[in-house]
Amino acid sequence: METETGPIQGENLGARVYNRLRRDLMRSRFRPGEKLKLRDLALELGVSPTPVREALARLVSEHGLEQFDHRSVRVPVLTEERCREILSLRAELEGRAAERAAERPRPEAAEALRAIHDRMIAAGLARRPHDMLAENERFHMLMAGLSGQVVLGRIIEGLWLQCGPLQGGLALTRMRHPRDRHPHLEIIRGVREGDAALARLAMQQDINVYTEELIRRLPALNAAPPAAPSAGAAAGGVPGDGPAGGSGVAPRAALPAGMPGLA
Amino acid sequence: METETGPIQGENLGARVYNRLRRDLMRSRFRPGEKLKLRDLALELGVSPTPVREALARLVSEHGLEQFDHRSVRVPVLTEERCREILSLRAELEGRAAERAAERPRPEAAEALRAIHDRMIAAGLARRPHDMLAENERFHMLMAGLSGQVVLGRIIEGLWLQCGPLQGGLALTRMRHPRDRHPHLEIIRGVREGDAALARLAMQQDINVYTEELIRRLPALNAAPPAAPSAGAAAGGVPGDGPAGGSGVAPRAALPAGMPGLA
DNA sequence: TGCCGGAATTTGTTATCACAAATCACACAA
DNA sequence: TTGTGTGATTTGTGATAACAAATTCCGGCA
Repeated sequence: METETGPIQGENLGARVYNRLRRDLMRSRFRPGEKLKLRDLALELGVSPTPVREALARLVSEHGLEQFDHRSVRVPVLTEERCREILSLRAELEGRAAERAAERPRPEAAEALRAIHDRMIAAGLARRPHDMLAENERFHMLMAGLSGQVVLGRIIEGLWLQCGPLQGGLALTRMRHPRDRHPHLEIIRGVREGDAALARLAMQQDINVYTEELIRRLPALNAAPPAAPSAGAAAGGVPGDGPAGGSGVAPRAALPAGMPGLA
Repeated sequence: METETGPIQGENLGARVYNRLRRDLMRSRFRPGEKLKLRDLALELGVSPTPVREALARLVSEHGLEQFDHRSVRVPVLTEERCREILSLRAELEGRAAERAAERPRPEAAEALRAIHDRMIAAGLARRPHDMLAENERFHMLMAGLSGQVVLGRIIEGLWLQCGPLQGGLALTRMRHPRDRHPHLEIIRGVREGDAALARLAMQQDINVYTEELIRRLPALNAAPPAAPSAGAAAGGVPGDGPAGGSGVAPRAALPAGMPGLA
């Protein structure tokens, strides 16, 4: 392989493919149920099947993807029950993390959280839902980190990954929180003032609101293909779901070979 | 590769190697800090490096192994803090699982649990500590399953994997529970009678007792090679495996090539 | 028109090979 | 005796090729 002068490459290819795919998953680039093909991905990313295989295996291990027929892997299709279970665990565990993060007053941490939250709100107002979701994720990940509990943080990340494919579907949803009483603000206050109980409660409330919104949209998210598949498939699926058709998500054109699509 | 008439092989090699290695990890076949070498494992298991690489990548993703110097993987060395965190999460999450498992009376489930528990006690009395630990694991995994919460069960499994390397070190420990009031018995009663609160409490107590025992042994476990924990050698406590001269141990004899060591 | 069978293609699997980086060993010099 | 430099070996990485199983395609026959 011509490694000459390649762009920055800190890690090996397998890890890079893994990170790329993981991000794609979180960004809902793939639709639930979609099968991922080894050679297609390899071609698109400009690498051989070997590192792609490694990346897929890792994602299957983390349940970001699932083994399908002993042969191929696909994006999991989440039932409402499964979805509720994951979000209920998120509420429990992120609540616990928030509690730890707010055990004592931390003004600087609160400031960092507020900056992220402000960017999130701004993105929402500017109709950049994709950015809004990204900032929201950043907010929750920072909270997990602030807990100081490494293992807990990893578990939370894993839970996010597992409902990643549904994330993007919320892009068009205007989260309806009372403007001046967004749960994030209560969380931030908890962190600033060292009010662990408040932080925990607010975090759980935030996730619960999110849960209801997501469950409401679940059927549409599971049924809708992102980009014009065969007409039959579209007709077969549950109609309605206005946003999905327009969701510009996942137009993934194969990159011209030779231009590795890896960050 | 001569696939001819090989023993039952439901899955691909990568998965088989993964399962094998995972089991080895749970059985403390490797000592904390030990580096795993690709070609050695491949030779020992009678496969090429490719599937071994895939298996290692998966285990790293699950934190059953850790990336070492951007190049090699090793068995994680758990600090006391990390150990406490994992076990505290186990208490929380397995407690939650027990609660769910005991939401309503389930005599048959209780019976299955009791059978496992009896075997565990018997193995303990018969001085078969290895079997005792295996039955204990079975008990906890069954409880996780009985909760009906798939995602929760997976997380619990992951936590067990992460302290797997320390498991075996407890083999020689006589768990001191009041004979007739072992926490498992309370858990079983909770499941039989549908007493969720009892099941949860007892589960947490079980894990907490275990925690103390494990923490007490932690320094020795981290320092000592797996076999023959001679008091003198263990006392050294230097992680740099001073007895490296004697550590030529490598108890695992390479299988004769051609005899794949995969189940 | 509809169904069946086999050929061609797709697609996952895994061993092998070539390469590069790291490590080890040994010899030589200070 | 100790430190260093150089060559040899180890070890991870990743493309490629060979193979097998599954799927798709097509043509022929009923």
